[in-house]
Amino acid sequence: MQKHRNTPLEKPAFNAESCSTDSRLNILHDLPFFKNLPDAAIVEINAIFRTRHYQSGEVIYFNGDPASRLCVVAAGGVKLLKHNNDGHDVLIDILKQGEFFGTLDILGGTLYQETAEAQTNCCILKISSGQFRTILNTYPLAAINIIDILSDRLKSAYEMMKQLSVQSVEQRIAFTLLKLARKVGSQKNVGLLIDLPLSRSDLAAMTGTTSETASRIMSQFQKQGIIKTGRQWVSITEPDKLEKLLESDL
Amino acid sequence: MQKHRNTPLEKPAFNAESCSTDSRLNILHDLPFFKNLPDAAIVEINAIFRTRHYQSGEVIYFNGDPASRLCVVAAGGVKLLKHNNDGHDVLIDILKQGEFFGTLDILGGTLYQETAEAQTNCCILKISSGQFRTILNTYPLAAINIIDILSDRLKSAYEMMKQLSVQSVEQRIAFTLLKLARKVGSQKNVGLLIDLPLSRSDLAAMTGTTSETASRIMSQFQKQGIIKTGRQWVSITEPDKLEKLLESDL
DNA sequence: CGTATAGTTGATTTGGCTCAACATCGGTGG
DNA sequence: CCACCGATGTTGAGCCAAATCAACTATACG
Repeated sequence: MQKHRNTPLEKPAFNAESCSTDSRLNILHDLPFFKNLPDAAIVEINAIFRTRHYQSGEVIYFNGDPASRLCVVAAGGVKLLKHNNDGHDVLIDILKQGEFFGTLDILGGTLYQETAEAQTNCCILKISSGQFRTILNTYPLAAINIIDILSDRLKSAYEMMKQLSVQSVEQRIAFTLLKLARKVGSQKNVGLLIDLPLSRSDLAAMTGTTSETASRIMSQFQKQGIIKTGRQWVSITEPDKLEKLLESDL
Repeated sequence: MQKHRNTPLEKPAFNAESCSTDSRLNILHDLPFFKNLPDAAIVEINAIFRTRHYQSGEVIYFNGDPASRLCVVAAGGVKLLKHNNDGHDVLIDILKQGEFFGTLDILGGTLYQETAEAQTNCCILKISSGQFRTILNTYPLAAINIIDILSDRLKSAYEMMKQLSVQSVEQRIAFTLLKLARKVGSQKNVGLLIDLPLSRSDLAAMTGTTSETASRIMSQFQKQGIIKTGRQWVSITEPDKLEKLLESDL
């Protein structure tokens, strides 16, 4: 049908330099949870983090592993997943540069309650949860920033619980596309492009449906001119129409 | 059929004294997020909180109201709800003594993202989010305690998202009963009693189903001897069988 | 080019929703 | 203390959105 359907997604543009100790300072400085901290503190903190690369698809930790580290996305993207024993995965969140995951728990006994997987090639900063707590004790402002971030995530999780409880699959997909666009959208010639690799299965795992149903609904949206989409990418041409889908249902 | 089906739930046993400035000190002292704080700090903090009573069913704040306060359950129970525009409500969480809700946000512009409603007669402590932040700045330990609580809630929310995405209604109800029993269960002559008023509609709103379906599944559980239940109460006689329901589905 | 991965589309089945009628409990007031 | 009535819970019948099963096509990548 169409030949002009090559991915409009930027090439990863990922370079190992993103993880060098030098540029780490810049990354840490811009982290939401070190916002407004004195520079000296950042330098001190930087010394404690360790760095590691992951290839796209590689697992950073598994659900059930002993949980001891806090991780920060320095570059690239990370998926947080939960597995069900029927093999059906649920995609809880997609994290981009500057977001944290892992555990803050210093007590030894806990396990990771989810799996973290590199969504793209990425660079992860790690710190033991114990050391991180020392930082939090020293810099109350950092703790408060964390509280703000956790509160936001909790609100989002509550919203998703509502979606999953009472909205149709069509509405959940519309909502998720808008949410992703708000987070990683960039205006391109194809429209408001969601700037990360996003398959039908990903979308299904984020909305509690199957890839077949996701595919059907995406086809329908494209036919209606609301989105443009290809392999692993989606761009929204008519956000208003998606918004309208959420309101309906009276 | 049976006459002996009066509620085994304790009478609210709620007295206005729970809110007196005197006993508030004790309550604050036992709050998870003031754990390990010096007594002097508790006294100081106590002076800042304001108290209010609510009757069962009364709304503490509505989804969409300007959000400015942090609330603490001093006595009784509180429901956190989200409304959908089709009238279908979703019960996000049930909070008991010592748990907090509301907002920590000091920026003026935000709105409550959920509705808080008195589940029983209850007594609520309130503080402006700005004042609470001052406390957090002064006592880093309190901030860290809050972080722990928020992390736990986020994990629970993620678990619920998984449940809603991939588990059957039967499994969701089994899981929810076990969760409630862990939280407010007490061993009685009827079994492991869930010690709060819990209707079929409540259960439905917590598991993303309808009261009819919840009723059917509860009847089935009772027929199987897994639970005993009546108006607004449930007790679990065979927790193992509920656990087993969660594992299955291979 | 050829192959593996991603996506599409149709046919069929089904879990749970909807609508509906009824049963039961427990608090209230006569 | 009992009769009443609204709130709560139960149960059945029919229907529908979405899952499942299945066959197929299109695309990127080496």
